[in-house]
Amino acid sequence: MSEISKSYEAHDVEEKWYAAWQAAGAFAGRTDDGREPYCIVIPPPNVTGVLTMGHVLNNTIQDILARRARLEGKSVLWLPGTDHAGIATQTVVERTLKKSGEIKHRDDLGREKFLEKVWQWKEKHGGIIIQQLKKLGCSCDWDRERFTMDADYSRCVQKVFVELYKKGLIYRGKRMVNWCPVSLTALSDEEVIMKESRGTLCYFKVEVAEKPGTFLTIATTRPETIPGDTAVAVNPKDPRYAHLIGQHIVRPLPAELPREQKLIPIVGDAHVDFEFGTGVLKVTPAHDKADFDIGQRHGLAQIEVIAADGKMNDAAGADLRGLDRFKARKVAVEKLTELGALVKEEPYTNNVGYSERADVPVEPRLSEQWFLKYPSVEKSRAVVASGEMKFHPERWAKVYDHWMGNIQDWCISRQLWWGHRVPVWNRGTEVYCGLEAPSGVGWVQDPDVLDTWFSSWLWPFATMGWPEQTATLKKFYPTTTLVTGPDIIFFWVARMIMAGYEFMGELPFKHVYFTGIIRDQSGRKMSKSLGNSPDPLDLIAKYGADGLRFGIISLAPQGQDIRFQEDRIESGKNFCNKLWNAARFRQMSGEAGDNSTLAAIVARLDAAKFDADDHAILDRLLATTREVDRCFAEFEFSAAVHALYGFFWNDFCDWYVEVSKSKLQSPNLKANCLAIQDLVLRQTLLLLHPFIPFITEELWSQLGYSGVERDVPGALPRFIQNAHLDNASQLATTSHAHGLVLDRAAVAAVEKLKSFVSSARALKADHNVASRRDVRFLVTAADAEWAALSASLASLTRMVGAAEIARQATVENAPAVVTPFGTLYLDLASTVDAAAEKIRLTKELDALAKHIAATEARLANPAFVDKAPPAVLAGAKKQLADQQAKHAELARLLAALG
RNA sequence: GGACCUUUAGCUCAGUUGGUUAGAGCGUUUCCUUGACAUGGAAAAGGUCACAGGUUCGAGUCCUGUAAGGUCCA
Repeated sequence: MSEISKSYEAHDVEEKWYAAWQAAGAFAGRTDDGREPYCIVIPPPNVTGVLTMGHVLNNTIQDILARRARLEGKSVLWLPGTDHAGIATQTVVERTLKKSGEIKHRDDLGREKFLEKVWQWKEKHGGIIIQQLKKLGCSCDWDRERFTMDADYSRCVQKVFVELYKKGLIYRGKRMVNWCPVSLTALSDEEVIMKESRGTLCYFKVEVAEKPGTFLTIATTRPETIPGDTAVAVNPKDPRYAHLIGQHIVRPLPAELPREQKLIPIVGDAHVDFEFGTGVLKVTPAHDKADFDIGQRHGLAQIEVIAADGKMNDAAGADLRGLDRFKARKVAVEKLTELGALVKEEPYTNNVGYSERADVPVEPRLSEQWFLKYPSVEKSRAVVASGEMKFHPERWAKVYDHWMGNIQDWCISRQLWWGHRVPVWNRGTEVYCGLEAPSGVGWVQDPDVLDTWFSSWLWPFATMGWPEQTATLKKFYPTTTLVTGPDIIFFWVARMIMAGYEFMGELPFKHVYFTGIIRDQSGRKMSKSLGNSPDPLDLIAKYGADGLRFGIISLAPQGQDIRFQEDRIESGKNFCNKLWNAARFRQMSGEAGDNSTLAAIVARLDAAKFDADDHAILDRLLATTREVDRCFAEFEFSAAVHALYGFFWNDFCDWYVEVSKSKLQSPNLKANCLAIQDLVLRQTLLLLHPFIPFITEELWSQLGYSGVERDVPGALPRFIQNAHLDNASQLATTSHAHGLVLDRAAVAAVEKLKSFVSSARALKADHNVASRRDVRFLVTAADAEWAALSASLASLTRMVGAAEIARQATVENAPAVVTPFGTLYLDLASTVDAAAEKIRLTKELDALAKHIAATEARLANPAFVDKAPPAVLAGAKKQLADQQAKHAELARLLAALG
């Protein structure tokens, strides 16, 4: 065992252990042992991506779960991989090629050559995020890494398409879809983000053809689509307009068209809102979803006036042709003004759909697309509603249920090159759908690819070798827990559940844990474009992977968004250093004992030599173990970290290590004290390992815990993950077996000792001698109290920083404080500032008097005495007695000052 | 418009089925390089628990309403 250095240096330790784990195959998911399976599939990050704080949080939690499961003796598989991210990747590669001057447009290369470039780019840059996950310490089974464009994964996607097509769930149709004029592809409803936008409501008038001189006023936010209007609609119950239904109006644009080509009907439609605008709605069936529906009901023509790229086409007329849709909007208003048709314009705020990727308003557009009627909807909805599959926090179940109840067919085709090609071929009017290209000449494959989510919804089983019934599927499907962000609950979670039922006949996971979203200090979502996200690799360099992990978990309460604070990451690093130095203290305190197993350490304990501190620290260790057990059961990782932090820093370092310093001077107590430290450190390392794997592995090795513990064939004996983490009751059982019965009262006794020490230190600080260690304390204590103090006198004297604590019957003219063990005096005989001392005592008396009054009032209330439970009543009585005794003593001290 | 979340110390957050004087970390002030750790130790200051009602012997906690901020859906 080498000597532990003075401070913890994360970098070398992390490199060393990650390499060792990898070399030993420590993260391999094994199908050949009989142990209980525990499986997580990673939410595959975008292959073009780099690690974000969101990834750090999400993957740290998965690693915590995986490592804890290993310590519990389970057979663990954490299956990693990446997603091909159709639009994002294609855009990045195309942009790169344009920048380097290689192409002006991807058409310059053609489909096949372009895809070669994408693959080259993927090979070169696609592994970045995987390397970053390794730096974070993720214990994935990297030999099983999958990519959604792998050949066998592609086969799964094709197979699923063909099956659903044959079941009649996939169909092609000309429909109104969300069209992104920048990416030039259709999008699903989920990829459209509604944003409030400030626009203008433009009022213009049109003449009723059958009644010259009669005008209708129409309000619209999109005057540029007037050339595409094929009707105006009014509510048939609207008395202002009902009589006009069946007549026609003269559409003002395009201005150059002859009047007879611009006559469009007035139709009655119950969906028209009386209140909105003037109650007259212009109907553009080719460029609005609601208008399309009205058009269907009334058999209206569809005139397309906006092209795929968002520019106005020929049908828009001479004035608008070739203009971008937003420019055209301005020009259309100018034109209406010229024609004398413009009535007024007023500011108007409405919701506009934006493309998630390109962040431009989507253009509702008629086009031929592939759609999927979702399968296995009922089962998928019921499994969450019934609680068979659990969402954490539970409230997301409601969101899920609502979406499942209002589900719309999924537009799965994309007009991209990078992705899974639609396995459909056409020859004239013939259609063929299959895994292989049809034989015969003249077949042309559909040019579209499938939505990326149409491959990721198969992730939990396609990564395990489906459709073969592999050993991996048999052992690890259904998986145990999915960890993801609530922002992809519809995109991914819901769809995976449906795919799980449809193709595996079973749910894909039993628990879904939704993380919070990481925000910056002012509450904004972290994003690349805002530049408000720190680079996790910088944080790892600065604070260590363990420090980052500990910090991010400590500030991420369950189910709430997280405001990122770098100082919490720093305190993660500080905690690691504290842990390191506590281990160093142990190493410097004495010879190592047999630490090879829990039983060996417990056998070194000598119950006869236990004092209150020894009982108390082990009791707190048990309580902390129990609390961490509970936290894992309830997915409260942040609470687990806080419990461990508090226990280790306050209970162990600040108190037990300090009292140890005098025990270690005693040959009689030393061995037992060291054994207790060894036991506490061992259990603490095990409890902390899932959160901070590197430092715990290093200390596990340095402190000699890594002996051969379990005789598992093929196991890896030297790593901490191969030890067994005892839960609270197992730990208690082992202790009992060695004759150790913890004295629960010891915790309360130690609390009193702590209070005594605090009071003594405060007394010194109040009299400006905090740093002196040569002061004398005098205490007037009853026999029992003095006995309790005497038992710990050596450590108490050391901890309060005194030369002596002595008992004395009465003390005059010394500053004093009332402690649970009697009145404690600071022996500064001649230096007492009586006036200042009076002020201090009076202040304390006043505060105490208030509390006494409150307690008396409660006890004087017959309703309270009557109805409160006996324990509460007894507690109140005892409290009053204690307060009164303290009050009397303080009053006596005050009086003595004259 | 509908659903959900949040509001507790200067900041970020805990606060378990209602029960002693509401906690932590960071920050602030003062003191301390004593033999694990200055990435540290000690002491201290700091809160009418968003607001208004209600239930109860007792409310940060339960109920109703209001306000502010946020998220999702339409």
